[in-house]
Amino acid sequence: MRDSTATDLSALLLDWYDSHHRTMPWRIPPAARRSGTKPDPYRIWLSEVMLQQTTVAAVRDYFTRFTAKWPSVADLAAAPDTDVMAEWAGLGYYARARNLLACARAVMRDHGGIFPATYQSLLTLPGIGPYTAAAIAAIAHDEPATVVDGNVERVISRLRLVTTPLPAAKPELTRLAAELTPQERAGDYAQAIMDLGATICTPRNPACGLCPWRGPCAAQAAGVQADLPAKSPKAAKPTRTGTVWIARDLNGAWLTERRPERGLLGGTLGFPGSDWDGAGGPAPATADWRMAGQVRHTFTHFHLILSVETARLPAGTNPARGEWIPAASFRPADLPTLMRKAYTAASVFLGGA
DNA sequence: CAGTCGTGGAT
DNA sequence: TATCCAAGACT
Repeated sequence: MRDSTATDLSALLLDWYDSHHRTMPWRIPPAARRSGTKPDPYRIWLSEVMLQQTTVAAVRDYFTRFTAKWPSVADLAAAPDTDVMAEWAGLGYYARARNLLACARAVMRDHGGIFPATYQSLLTLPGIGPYTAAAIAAIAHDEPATVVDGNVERVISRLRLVTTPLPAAKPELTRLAAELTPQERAGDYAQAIMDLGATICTPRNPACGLCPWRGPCAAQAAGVQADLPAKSPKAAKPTRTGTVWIARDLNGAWLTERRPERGLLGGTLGFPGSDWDGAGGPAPATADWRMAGQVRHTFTHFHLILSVETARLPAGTNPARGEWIPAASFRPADLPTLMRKAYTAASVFLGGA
């Protein structure tokens, strides 16, 4: 039996997708696409940015809230920065939210409120890299662009038995993936290969018996599918420590501090704190500070143990740092998860949770 | 290239 | 509890 051609392979996958595709709030299912329903590029863009390094399950509700509040790119571009940061709170990778706004405003300012349609033009926008540009071009416009995300890396490394470890293997995987990308139904194909990776060709215990590409899969033939893709070893996470000071005045207001635009948790709402180098540091005001507890949190590249100090301050106190927010307008849901944990610990002494 | 940048679910 | 990992981008 001769080898499958690229056309054979894409046809197998598209047939599988027609009957096994997942349903998502931003997705136009294949039958509707065939009937001429076009995706809204704004919704495709928003979903793809939210999905960067983030699970579908985590994105669903955020996507629904964002599109209800800001139905178009013009609406989003006009939103205050702090509103967008608050709505993004808890989803992580907050640079995405800042780039999201920058991108929406660039589309309004430089593109007449219409999203660019080509891979190359999309790539120029903030927060849109090679993956997202290809995804929008393919899914929203059926341009035959090749998406290469973690799913595709896994599927292709197995299909073609690429044993080079990631990330060094990325260029080869990209080339092999591009060879399979069809000229027709490029949007369905992009979603199909990612659905395959998410539901069949999973990292552990892949369901090869259900896979439309089982026949041509080189790793399956060799019995090494569960060992691919190979990955270079990653560094161990160090543990850092620090202190956060959470205070209320006698009117119930909260002493908050927004983090700098750049860096970890950039632009998010929080509380005054020390550096996370174990040094501690001066509290934002002189008071009878009480340790409410310690909060543990793990970021991508380090563990953090944060001591939570609490105090009641007299009304009218002018602290060295931070900004008072009245109790009525302080919403814990606007905090990133680390600060929400600290808030919950502080509530033992300060109330509010 | 390698480091930075969140979070929560699965195992 | 520890590790992996998810529709990556940016510096």
